[in-house]
Amino acid sequence: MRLYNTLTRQLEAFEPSDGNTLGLYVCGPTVYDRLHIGNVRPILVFDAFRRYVQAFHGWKAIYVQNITDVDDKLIDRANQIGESVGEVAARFTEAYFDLLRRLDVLLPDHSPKATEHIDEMVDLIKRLVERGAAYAVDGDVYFRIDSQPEYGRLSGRQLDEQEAGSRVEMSSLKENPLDFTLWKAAKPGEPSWPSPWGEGRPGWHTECVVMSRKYLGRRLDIHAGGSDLIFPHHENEIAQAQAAFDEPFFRFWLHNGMLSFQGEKMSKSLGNFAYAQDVVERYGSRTVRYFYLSRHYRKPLDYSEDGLRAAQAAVERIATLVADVDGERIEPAGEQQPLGANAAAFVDRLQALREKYVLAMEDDFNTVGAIGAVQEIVGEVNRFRATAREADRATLPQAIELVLELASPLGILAGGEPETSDASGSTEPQLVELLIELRDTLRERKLFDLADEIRDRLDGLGIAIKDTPQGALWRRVAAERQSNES
RNA sequence: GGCGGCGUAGCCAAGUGGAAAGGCAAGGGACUGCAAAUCCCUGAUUCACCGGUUCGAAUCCGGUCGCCGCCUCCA
Repeated sequence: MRLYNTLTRQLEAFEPSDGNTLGLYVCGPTVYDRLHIGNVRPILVFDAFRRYVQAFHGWKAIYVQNITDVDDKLIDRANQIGESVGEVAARFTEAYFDLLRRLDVLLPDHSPKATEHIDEMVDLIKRLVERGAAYAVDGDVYFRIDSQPEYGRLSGRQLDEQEAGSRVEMSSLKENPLDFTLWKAAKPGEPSWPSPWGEGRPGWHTECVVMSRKYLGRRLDIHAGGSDLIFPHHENEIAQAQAAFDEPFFRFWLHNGMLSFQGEKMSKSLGNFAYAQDVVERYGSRTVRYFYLSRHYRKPLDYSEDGLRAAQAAVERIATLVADVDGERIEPAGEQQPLGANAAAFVDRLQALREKYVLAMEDDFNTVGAIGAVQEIVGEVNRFRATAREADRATLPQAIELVLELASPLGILAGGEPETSDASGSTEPQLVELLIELRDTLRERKLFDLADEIRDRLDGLGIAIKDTPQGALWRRVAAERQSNES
């Protein structure tokens, strides 16, 4: 597959460096608050990426996502609400994992915390000082960017041009204003760890260098994150990794575009943002995932309620088809039976659309084109259902299998397992069936008032009934749907 | 000042040299006791604008206008 590599500014063929195993490092959250809708984009995009390469290439991605649990923002927050940094970090770390579950993403293979890797970070900084790539001043340690001729390559910057008009804070302690902090001396009351330079805490960029090497080893295949991290964060990671180890850091750098909030820049101070958790609660993970994956990952994405509602309707269309065909309980076609001409042509069209899906995904992970192919399949299947001869309907189960296969990496359909947790031991299904039988009798006797009342009242309980030639079908309507109908 | 992105039907959005995907919304029709779902029909002679290259451009080149992000913590 081809991926756009920020490092080279072009599409490049991607293969794992180690057989069928690849390393994928995605910059994780600083746990000083709940995640907002922008934080969640890389999580959803690279979760889909991970699932896709597993399912369609057989590549196992070792997925590492760090948790930054000590930094300035956390300290500010802790002081503000009168808790310890540890308490704040613990609370929002829990909220982060809860969100991952609600979003239905595969959990990372490793979720290393900064505070659990202090020693390794100190070792790295020591090494940089020994090699002349860093210098200590008054308990701080700074990285000397002038030691790296390649500095600025990732972000395409020339250092001398940076200074004019930039808002880089001048610090008399730094040799070069762009030198960045590796170790920060602690002020009284701040969390701190011992080091050769005194009590303090590590700078942010260092943790990703330490953790990626520790958990991925030689498999430095893909490093991903939001495009706002290209400079300085990722630039600084590369600088210190290469200064310390004299070898290339990651091969591929992938960056997702930023979110805007209803046409405006996202800004907490202006209230132009939404918490991811609230959005998932209102719309559900399928709709949220569809919304994010409906836009190419490198382009900016504008969050809007209209967009979410459109995504919701689109997800419903797919889910409805799957639920309807499942409800019909069609016997799958046997291997031996020859297909009629119509059914054979139908199967061919489905295969062509599967190919379209794969080609889109292979081309810089174009989930938008892939979703288009899925929707085209839904249209094909609906059309076929409306017109096919009875015998040809036996091809429908395999068509649904295809929809499930293609929807699965995107996470836009419920998985194979039943969604309901209360299903076990509940008599609800039988009770609904009973009501439906009664209603059928009423309809036969043309007592439509009563039949409609049953339908309306079940609807009020979140159970939707629809009458089809094969009999009445029912299903639970997601709570998210009801709360958003206006 | 530097780096980068965007402008495709009412809305969202793929496509980036060879007949304008897809979704949402809207209108008409079919089916239905009524619904719901579904199907059929209706949409861009055109891809911000102006030039150029080409047999051929939404796609390449030059310019203009408009919008946005990053360069400071930021996914």
